[in-house]
Amino acid sequence: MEQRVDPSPTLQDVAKEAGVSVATASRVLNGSSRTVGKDNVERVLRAAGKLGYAPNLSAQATARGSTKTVALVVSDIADPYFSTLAAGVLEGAEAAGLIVTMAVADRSAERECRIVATLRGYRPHVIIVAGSRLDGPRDALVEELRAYVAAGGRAAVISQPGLPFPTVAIDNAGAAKDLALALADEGYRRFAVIRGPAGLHTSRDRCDGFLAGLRQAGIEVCRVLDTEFTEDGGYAAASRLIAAGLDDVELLFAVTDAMAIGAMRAVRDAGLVPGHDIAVAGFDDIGPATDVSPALTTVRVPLHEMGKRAMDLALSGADPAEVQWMPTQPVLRTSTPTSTPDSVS
Amino acid sequence: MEQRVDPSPTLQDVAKEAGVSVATASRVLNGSSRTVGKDNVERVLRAAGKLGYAPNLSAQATARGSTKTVALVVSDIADPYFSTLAAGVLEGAEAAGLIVTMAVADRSAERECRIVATLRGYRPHVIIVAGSRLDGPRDALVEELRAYVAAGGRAAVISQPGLPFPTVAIDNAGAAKDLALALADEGYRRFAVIRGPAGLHTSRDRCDGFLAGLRQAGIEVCRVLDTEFTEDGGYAAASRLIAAGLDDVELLFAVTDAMAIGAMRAVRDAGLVPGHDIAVAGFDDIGPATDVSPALTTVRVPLHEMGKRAMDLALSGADPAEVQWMPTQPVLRTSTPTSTPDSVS
DNA sequence: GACGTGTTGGAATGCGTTTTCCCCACGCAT
DNA sequence: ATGCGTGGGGAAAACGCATTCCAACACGTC
Repeated sequence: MEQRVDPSPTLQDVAKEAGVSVATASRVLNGSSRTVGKDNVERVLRAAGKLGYAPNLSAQATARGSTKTVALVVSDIADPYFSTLAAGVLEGAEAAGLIVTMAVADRSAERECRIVATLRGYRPHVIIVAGSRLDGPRDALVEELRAYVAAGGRAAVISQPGLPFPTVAIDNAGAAKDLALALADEGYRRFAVIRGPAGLHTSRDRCDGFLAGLRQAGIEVCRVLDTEFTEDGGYAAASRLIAAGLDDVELLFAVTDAMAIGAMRAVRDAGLVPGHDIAVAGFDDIGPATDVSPALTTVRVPLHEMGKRAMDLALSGADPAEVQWMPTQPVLRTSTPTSTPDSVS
Repeated sequence: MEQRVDPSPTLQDVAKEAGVSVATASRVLNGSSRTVGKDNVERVLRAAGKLGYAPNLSAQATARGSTKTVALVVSDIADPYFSTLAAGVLEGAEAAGLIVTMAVADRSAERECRIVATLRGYRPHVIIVAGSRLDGPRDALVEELRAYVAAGGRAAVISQPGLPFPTVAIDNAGAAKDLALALADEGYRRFAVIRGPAGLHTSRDRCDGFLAGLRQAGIEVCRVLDTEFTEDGGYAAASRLIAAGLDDVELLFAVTDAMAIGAMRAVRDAGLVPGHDIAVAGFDDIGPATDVSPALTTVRVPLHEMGKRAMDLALSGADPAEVQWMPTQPVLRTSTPTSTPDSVS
């Protein structure tokens, strides 16, 4: 059984079928400024329908010199943090009639840079990079992006203020500080924080901000645990903490919801009850944060909104130095009950 | 301050800079079958580096008549089910040197079809549609996809056996039956199931399979609740059930982890303890299933693997009728404790 | 009926690549 | 010398489309 492949119909095919020139066919099929005769419109449309014509977007792109795509690079699409961001970007793109091509950098700065270089080959309308969770120098990335905008592209980044491109970000330190104050206000006094590698801005800012908040509340001592920036990292750190005895800690703050959820698992696995024997708080308010029980106290970050905003920012040709700060807000849930939990003796 | 845009350097620029023809430049810059003189290679490479040349992939695509992209359409990228699938596809694409462009259909069959039509314009190397959670007739989609493969494209679908394209799927009914049997084996006798709209194959198959399993275990009666195919749907249905009194149910099976998690929330909000007052089970084993507490009993579906496999399947030019059945497996966790939970009186 | 004025169709040109096709020079055997 | 294969180079024709430029034509006005 032969598999016959007759290539996609081209504009020429449509034109011939309709008995008009390619020029007119092109004009009706993509709403040029020129007007076309009523009956010709009709005929072209019918021909296109009959042939199942779909314009070759690549050819269109080379002819026009511009595309209708946005390139999005994220660290890990399976992470709710990034998938929510991505959903926002997709929504914004949809609204603007753009389609998005996306690649994952797998939390490697080097891969991220290579990806941007590749994506740049598509001459996308805009490039958005959401890679706050990467480590290492961003010089290569900046250079790549700079070349892109020098050639007329629009770029935007998410969560990495300091880069010379329009940015949407949150005040990690401030938000963490607010959370600390809110928690202190609830009566908590003895804290431990779980954070990621020192090289990570996000982690550092949140940890520092939290500690600053505690200091402002008159709390000076606080245990700080270093670990991986993942759920398993949170599990490991919490396990360590528990093994060392947590007589002197009432509340465990992890710089990330994922880590906090890992920590909660460790607490449970140790036979303790999170929210009862020890309070837990996270940061990001990803979807699962409200599903775990006790529901996780955290700081709400408008992830979806941020993705959309990044699109708008890039599209609007914002000033490279513009940083759009998004509002955050501590949300206290049952993982940090109002009455100070009984310490386990 | 003028924003000077000098467009990206073209192959011509590189050729001129190197003092050779575009033909040779093209040959060295993308490894054609032709061989090029040693020194010319050197010069072209240096020129390209100096100019920061990045080939215009669109132009390349029109010239070659083929692209190196795969188009992926999912229902909702923020849903862990789909984002895990997407991660698998991305991994497979990466391995094949392809980049993926992706769009979300927002759980609308009509949008899904339109999206495929648009994506087709990019003449992608392969199209993968993962839309198991859609309702309604797929004829338009099938037609669109058929036109695509007729023109030489490779298509694959995930989780919708019956469509005339290579498919990776799981045996929903069988898996649900296995789960039912395993649960009956644990001693459970009184069940209720929460399912989605009747038009959804996935929902129907899982519910029917579960009931079949129960029957096989000698259990005939079972309450069935209809609701939305979402977490909130699960919440609503469970609330209804609880309001009606759940003296006669020990275990609540929701056809989806998301729905099950919603149900657990409802249980807790009613002042009961899931896993203690009533057992809960789901289906899919999405990430959050292991994070909630009690950890959710469910059937493990190799989502990530399925995404990757779909790529391979499409790439291998599989027979349109080929359905790759992926293994599933009930995983019993603490939301269905081994000792039958005490019924609440 | 000559002359703008507007509208519409088509031919031609260009976009950045790839890919034929042709040519040249060189080395080797006859 | 002549013939011939071969490795390497360039000119130019696609690729599928957008767009600019021109010609043709219709209409209305003086």
